Amino acid sequence: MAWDTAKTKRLLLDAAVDEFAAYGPEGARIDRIAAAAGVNKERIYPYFGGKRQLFAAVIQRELEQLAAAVPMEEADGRAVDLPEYAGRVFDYHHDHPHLLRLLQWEALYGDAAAPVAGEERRAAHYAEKLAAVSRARRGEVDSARAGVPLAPEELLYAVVALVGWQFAAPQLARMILGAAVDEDPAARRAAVVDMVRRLAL
Amino acid sequence: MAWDTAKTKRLLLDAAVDEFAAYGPEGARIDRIAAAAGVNKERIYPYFGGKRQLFAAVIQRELEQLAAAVPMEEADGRAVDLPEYAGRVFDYHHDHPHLLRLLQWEALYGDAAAPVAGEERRAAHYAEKLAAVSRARRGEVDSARAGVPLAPEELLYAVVALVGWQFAAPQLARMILGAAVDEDPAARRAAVVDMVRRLAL
DNA sequence: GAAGCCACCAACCCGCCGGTTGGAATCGGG
DNA sequence: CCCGATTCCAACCGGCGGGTTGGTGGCTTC
Repeated sequence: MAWDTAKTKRLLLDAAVDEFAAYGPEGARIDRIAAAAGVNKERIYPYFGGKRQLFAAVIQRELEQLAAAVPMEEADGRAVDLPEYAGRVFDYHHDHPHLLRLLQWEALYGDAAAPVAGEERRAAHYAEKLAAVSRARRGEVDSARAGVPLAPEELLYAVVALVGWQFAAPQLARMILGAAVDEDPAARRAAVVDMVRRLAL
Repeated sequence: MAWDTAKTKRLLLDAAVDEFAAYGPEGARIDRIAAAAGVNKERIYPYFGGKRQLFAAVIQRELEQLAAAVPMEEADGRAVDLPEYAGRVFDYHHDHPHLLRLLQWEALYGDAAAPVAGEERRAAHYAEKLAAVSRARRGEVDSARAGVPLAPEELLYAVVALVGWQFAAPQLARMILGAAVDEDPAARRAAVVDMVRRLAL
């Protein structure tokens, strides 16, 4: 039954996601990860090299899962409209609270000036989203309304910010929105979708 | 010359702000704080009790400074309009990048369920802001436009989220907005103000 | 000038934790 | 059946860092 190196790596990564999300790259404990994975901690070093590399591997894998899970286009090729997309992003973060925590740890620990690992891949991913937004908005904006529409980058930024904030800083969101933040996610989702709709007009 | 206990406390707090903002409550080093303050590290214990309490004291002081620095009403009592308020919040965080980092560390380390220190004071502060928004919006919304206006809580939330995101997660914002995030803060400010204006209509 | 607090210095204690090592089982391929 | 790679176990090392302590000198107050 042993001899399945891919499985041991996966077990370690699975445990590492929880541990790093909870305690960060510094606070995470190698022993806890190994214990939770049911694997001996020394296995980490031949496979990943060390704590920091394991953290990087965790982030990498989680980002790939996100990219695959929330597409901007339907399976049939039709573009998803932006408020609906915002709703899906909300759902994803609601169901996978680990990811944003990991990204926050990364933001706090990383050198602000230095690029993060896998930056070009991530940037390419967002460039795609951006192009999709532009395409979807062509002709969709309310031409009856005066004024220029928002730039696609700004719209996409707003989606991420409005969705992300309450997951990234729940203690601050609670100050403004009250306990509803935790208690009524459906209402929060609707509110965010509504705001994005107003911005997209 | 000596004998100024208030000054030593202040020196320690000043140094602690930088250290905690940079490294977080775990990564911060007592020795570095003391060295930066030009004070002996043992002084921390009689004054603050320990590392964690020092961190709490730091957050407390920074929040009080924020509350004092960005009022919702002018000195003459007139209400500040919301987009303008968003601009001021932006300016504050741009000039004081420590605060959001501290709050992020707090969010990541704190037990999500447990209330944070000084929660009631902070909540009261936001309740005031909320009341001010409601007052300012009375009659200001564009009644010619169809549809119900956004709730004040949502508006205030949007202000904080849209402003805060790029400071809290600069590496993510850069993926969408490009290098402009760091290079052209004035343009970012204008963009955020514009989005808030659209939402406030 | 005596008492008492404040600050400095320097060393020390002690627990924690990332990473290492050596040895013994286990399993696959040839 | 034997070689080589995988895993487990257990103990260990070494550095780091929060917190403590004992001793010294200075300032303020009474």
